[in-house]
Amino acid sequence: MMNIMPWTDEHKERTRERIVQAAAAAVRARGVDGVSIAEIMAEAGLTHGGFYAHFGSKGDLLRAALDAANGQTLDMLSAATQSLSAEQRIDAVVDTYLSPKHAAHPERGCPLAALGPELARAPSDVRHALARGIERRVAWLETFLRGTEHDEKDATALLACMVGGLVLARAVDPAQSTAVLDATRAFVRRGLDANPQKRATARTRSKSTRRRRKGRTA
Amino acid sequence: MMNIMPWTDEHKERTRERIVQAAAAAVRARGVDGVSIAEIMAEAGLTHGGFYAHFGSKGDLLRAALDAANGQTLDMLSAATQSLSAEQRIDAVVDTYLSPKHAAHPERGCPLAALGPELARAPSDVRHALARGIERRVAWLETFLRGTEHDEKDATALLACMVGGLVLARAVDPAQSTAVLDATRAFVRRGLDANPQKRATARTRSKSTRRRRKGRTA
DNA sequence: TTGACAATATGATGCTCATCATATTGTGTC
DNA sequence: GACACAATATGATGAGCATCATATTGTCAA
Repeated sequence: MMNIMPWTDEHKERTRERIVQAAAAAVRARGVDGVSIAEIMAEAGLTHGGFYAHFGSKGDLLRAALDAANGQTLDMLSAATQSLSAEQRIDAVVDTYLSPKHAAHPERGCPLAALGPELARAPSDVRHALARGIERRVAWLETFLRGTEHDEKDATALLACMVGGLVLARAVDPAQSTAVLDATRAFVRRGLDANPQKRATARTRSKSTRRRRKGRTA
Repeated sequence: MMNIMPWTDEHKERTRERIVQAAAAAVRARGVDGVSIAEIMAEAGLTHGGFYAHFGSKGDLLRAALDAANGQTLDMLSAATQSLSAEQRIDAVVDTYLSPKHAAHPERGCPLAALGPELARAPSDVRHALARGIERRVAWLETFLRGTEHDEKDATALLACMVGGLVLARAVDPAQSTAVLDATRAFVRRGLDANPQKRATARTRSKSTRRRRKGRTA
């Protein structure tokens, strides 16, 4: 019985991960239907044949790739908030998400902004992977808003507006892309600051509240 | 020379329009790659063969369909603002765009929300059709904001946030869809109301400004 | 009615792709 | 070094699709 082990346990796992990463990037860059299994495997340094030793179908890979992409996006936003106060973090998240860099690199960015509509039409298991990722992101945003002057309940709307800003920035003429990002960034911040509980205190110290932030563009 | 004309001039034009309408709906419902020319023709009551008598390629049809879809969306939003004061119209636009009905019917709704990311990756002529439609929509929104207490410069961000809200509402678990719409709607309104020029006057009559709107959900 | 041609239909063609079947290769154990 | 098998490669298969070529059909002027 005793399974003899000609290959390291980690080898296959590593290869699988390489495929997932290649898929996560390719799919965000060129779309689910814009990329073939053979292309993904090639980008992972393999040929198409071995694919079904790792995944049961293209959909299975897609789900794994979505989870990876969502994780990457959380990491990206997390990294931007290192060593900042709770109040500053929200601005940093908005700045990073709505940055020209993010707009220019969908292959390393938010899968919701890169693939949202087409995944919303996908089979339910793929849809679920997306929905789960969104819930995770909203929960993550809530932790930032909680305990600040902002309203924790704005997390969902905040995500929505950021996604929309990025989608729009990528859809318009490239020359107008940064203008879209800037406009959305300003609007979102204003909305966050104008939440009812904050507004009460804001009236007493309106100027200082508005001056707090800088021109970060990540 | 004198072209004899066995068919009415309008006949072909009518047929073409039927194809465009079928394509505009199909593409928004199932995606650009999710629908074939044969399917579109069938939905227009024709067979696939005649297609190239009307369009040079699938891309040509797509451009026409995009223009049509954008027009439809403008009409939908326009219709919702009939006989309303300038101040009320912005709320009506937001309510209509972020309505459960719009979320449930991408095939008759905003092409940017239904196809934005995949069109952003499309060949430049298709991209341009999308970008042109966006500019038209932003300009249209500006006319509503102009001459009210709102800031005309918020038009771009307003569109972005509405698009994001719709994309997110369609991506999450259907049970949470309306919650996403509600949250985004509230946030967007708050942001619009909090524009600097309005804020100055708002301080004097803060209560009445906030009470003005109703629970319309279209 | 019939001719002539536009509008539409039927029927290829060649490509891409997901998936499957089979062959090859690389690894650790004996 | 040779074995046994996992990991990967090579090579089908069959379906779907955009596009093209050719055949029908419907309309109006005469």
